[in-house]
Amino acid sequence: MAAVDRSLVANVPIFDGLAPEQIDQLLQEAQSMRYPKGTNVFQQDEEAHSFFILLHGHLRVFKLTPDGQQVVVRFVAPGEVFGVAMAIGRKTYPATAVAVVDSIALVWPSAAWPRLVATHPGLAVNTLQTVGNRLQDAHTRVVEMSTEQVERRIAHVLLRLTKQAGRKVEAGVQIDFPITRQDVAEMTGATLHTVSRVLSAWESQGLVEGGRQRIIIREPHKLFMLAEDLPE
Amino acid sequence: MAAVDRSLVANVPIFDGLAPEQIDQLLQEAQSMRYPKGTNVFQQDEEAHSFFILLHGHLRVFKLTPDGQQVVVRFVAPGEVFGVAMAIGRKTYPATAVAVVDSIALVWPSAAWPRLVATHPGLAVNTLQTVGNRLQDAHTRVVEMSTEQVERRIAHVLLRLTKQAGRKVEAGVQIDFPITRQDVAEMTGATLHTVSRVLSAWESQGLVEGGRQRIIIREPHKLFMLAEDLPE
DNA sequence: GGCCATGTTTGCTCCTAGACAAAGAACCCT
DNA sequence: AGGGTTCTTTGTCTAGGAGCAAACATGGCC
Repeated sequence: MAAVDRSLVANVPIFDGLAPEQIDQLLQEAQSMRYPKGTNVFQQDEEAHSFFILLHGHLRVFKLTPDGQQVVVRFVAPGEVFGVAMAIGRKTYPATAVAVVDSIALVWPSAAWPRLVATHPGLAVNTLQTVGNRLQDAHTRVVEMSTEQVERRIAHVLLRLTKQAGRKVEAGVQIDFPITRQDVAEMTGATLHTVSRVLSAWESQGLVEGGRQRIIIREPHKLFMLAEDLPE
Repeated sequence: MAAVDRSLVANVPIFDGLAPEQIDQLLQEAQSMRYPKGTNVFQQDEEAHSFFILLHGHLRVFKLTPDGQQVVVRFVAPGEVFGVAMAIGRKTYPATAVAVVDSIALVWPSAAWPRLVATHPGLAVNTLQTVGNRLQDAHTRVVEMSTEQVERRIAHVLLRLTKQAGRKVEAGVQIDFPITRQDVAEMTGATLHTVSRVLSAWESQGLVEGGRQRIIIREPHKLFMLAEDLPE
């Protein structure tokens, strides 16, 4: 396996504050893996054999309920750690991760985690921050689902997605990976139909621009006002 | 300040695997504080000056939305760590914690955290697990709010509360701290009125027994079947 | 012991968003 | 190019649960 260059992970927060030699050391234990579009990186309830850093592409992480419904937990963007089940004391993955476009990730065996944190204490501290941020996000989502109606929830999700994976295009800001109305529905606790209706309404107001697996926000500020329930 | 006895925290998971001398050392830096019923332990958006372990009592942790609505994040039971904002990289508390009964907590200054984790690496690892568990809980809640109707959500919340703070009484299992219908509403994303109606219906079926700030589950198994949407 | 604040119950109305249904559009594969 | 799959749109109907309103309990406090 070719060595992974340190520059690839220069901005990965989990390595913050670690010495370059330490990072090199950690990278030496990782493998780089390709995940073609549509393939699972790991599956819910499967033994948590590995943890990962996404180098390229995008993943969709979702939970499956006993009755077969899916709930999208998040999308993973390049530079993010994922699959840290072992670190938080789980034997199995709590969700499934699937590549929504061809993706590349660094892979470490979970078994190495205890040794890695022992030799690199900063790793646990940084991971704690990462997991903490996710906890914040999850709580934000709970609050939104408890107190906001569907339209505002959709607005919030779109704003977050553009922040995480927005790419400037002529028409506005586009979410930089294929995302369906169904995905948005599964992130907001709404139905596909309602999401479609809301986006159609927004499109006719010039707020967003839709397309198959494509959403462009034309007026981020207006969407923000809507999300926060402020007067225009 | 009188020294805190080690036995008080023998079963606190955050100290798991630490040597007794290490635990003593950590305890020496803590203060024990009383929080009479109704007082705030910390407040949302206030500077995160301290982190805590609850020794006795129960706390209600909630978030306040810009428009004044409350959402209960969780109840804290004895033995749990809380207020670890600093550890997850926050300068301020993301929620408010209020004592629902007279409570006692160990208090450490947040400023000491970096030094403590540096000298006791196991602390970061254990905290990571604790925060990880909360992340799981939050995701469970998101899934429930996305896919279940109010009645099942209430059932799930009650089951979780009995697991966390259930006390056997003659009539069944009682939630061991004062909890209002409003609290349950704020944990489930329902309204006080709907919660009251659901509990009334259950009471007439002999499933639960209500009272002012009091909920007793008479038939945990039936409630479980209801929560999981299984036939009886 | 009585008052008052806080919490609970219940009735009625209304509306948001889900359920069901079906057609239409975009893309992929052979 | 054709055909099939996947994704999106739109219409109609309906119900779960919110909103509003008011009466009713319970326990703490003076």
